[in-house]
Amino acid sequence: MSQRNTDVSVQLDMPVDCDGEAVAPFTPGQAKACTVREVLDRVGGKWSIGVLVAASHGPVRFTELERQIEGISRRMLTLTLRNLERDGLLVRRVHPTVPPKVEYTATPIALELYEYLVGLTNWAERHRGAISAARIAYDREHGPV
Amino acid sequence: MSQRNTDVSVQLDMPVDCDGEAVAPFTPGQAKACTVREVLDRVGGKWSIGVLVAASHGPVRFTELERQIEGISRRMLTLTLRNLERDGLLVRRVHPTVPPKVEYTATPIALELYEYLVGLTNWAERHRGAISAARIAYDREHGPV
DNA sequence: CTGTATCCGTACCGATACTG
DNA sequence: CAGTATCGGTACGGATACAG
Repeated sequence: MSQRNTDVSVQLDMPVDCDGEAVAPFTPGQAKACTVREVLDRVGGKWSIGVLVAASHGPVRFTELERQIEGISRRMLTLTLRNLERDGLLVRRVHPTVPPKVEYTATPIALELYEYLVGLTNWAERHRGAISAARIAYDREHGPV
Repeated sequence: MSQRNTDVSVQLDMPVDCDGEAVAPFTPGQAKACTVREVLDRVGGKWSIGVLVAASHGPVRFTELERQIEGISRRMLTLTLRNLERDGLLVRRVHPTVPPKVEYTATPIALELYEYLVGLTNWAERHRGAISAARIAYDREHGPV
C-alpha cells in the first residue's frame, strides 16, 4: 500500500492532495491490490456509492438525493458530492434561478464504474447466504464474545 | 442504507453480529447501492484486499503475508485474517508442528470476488490520469485550502 | 432550496510490549 | 513462528444550528 506513513486514504472531512504513486517494488499481486485500494479510497466512503447510483439515472437535485438516500445527513451529502465532483465523477450544474436549483449528473467515467459495481452486487447477492452462515458457524465455534 | 441507526458496518476491532436485512422499501437503485455497501463493509478495510490477493495465489503463511503486504502491522494482519475467515473468505489451517505453521487459503467465494476486483483495477488504471487531472482542475478553480 | 460551521462520539488503525 | 494485550491518534461521520 503506502510504503511511507504518508497515508493515501480519502480525507472526507478535509480535502488533501493524494498522488502517492508506487515507487517501491511491488509484487504483481500487491500492485493489483494497491490499485483497487485507490478506487476504494475514492469511492469507498459510506455514502459515495449511493450518491453515484442515484446520479447515474439522470440529473438529480440536492433534495432529491437527500430523500432517496435514506439516512444521509445534509453535511455528508454535501461532502460526498464535493469529493465526487472533485474526482470528475459528478458534474454540478447551477441554474441561477430563485429559489436556486442545482443538478448533479454522473460523468461517463462514473457510469462505467457503475457497470463494474453491478458485478460486485451480484457477487454479494449470490453469496450473502453463505457468508452469513459462515459467520454463524464461526461465532459458534469460537466465542461470540 | 441502514434505515435505523443500527449500523451494519464492519467492526474490525471487535466482532459483532451483522444481519441488517433490508425491510423498508428501497428504490431499485438504492437497493443495488445497499448491496455493494455490504461487500465493502466486509472487504473495504484498509488491508483486506491485499490479504485476499495474496491468499488467492495459494496457501500463504502468516509471516509471508507480513512481508508481502508492505506496511501492515502484526495486529492488523491478525484482525484482517480473522474477519476474512469469519466471513468464509479464508480458510485457516494449523499444522501441529514445532515451530507452529499456519496456512491461509482463499475459498472459492473469495476467488470469485477476486475476479470482480480485476474489473475495478482496470477501471482505476484506465482513468487514473483523468481523475488526477480532474482533481488538479478542481483545486485550481476552487481554493486548494 | 442548497448549502456551511461547529461540536463530538467512535470505529479504525498504528506502535509497542508480551507470550505459547 | 504466530499470535495477544493495551494504549492512543485521528479520520469519518452524526447532530444541530445557522445562512445566502
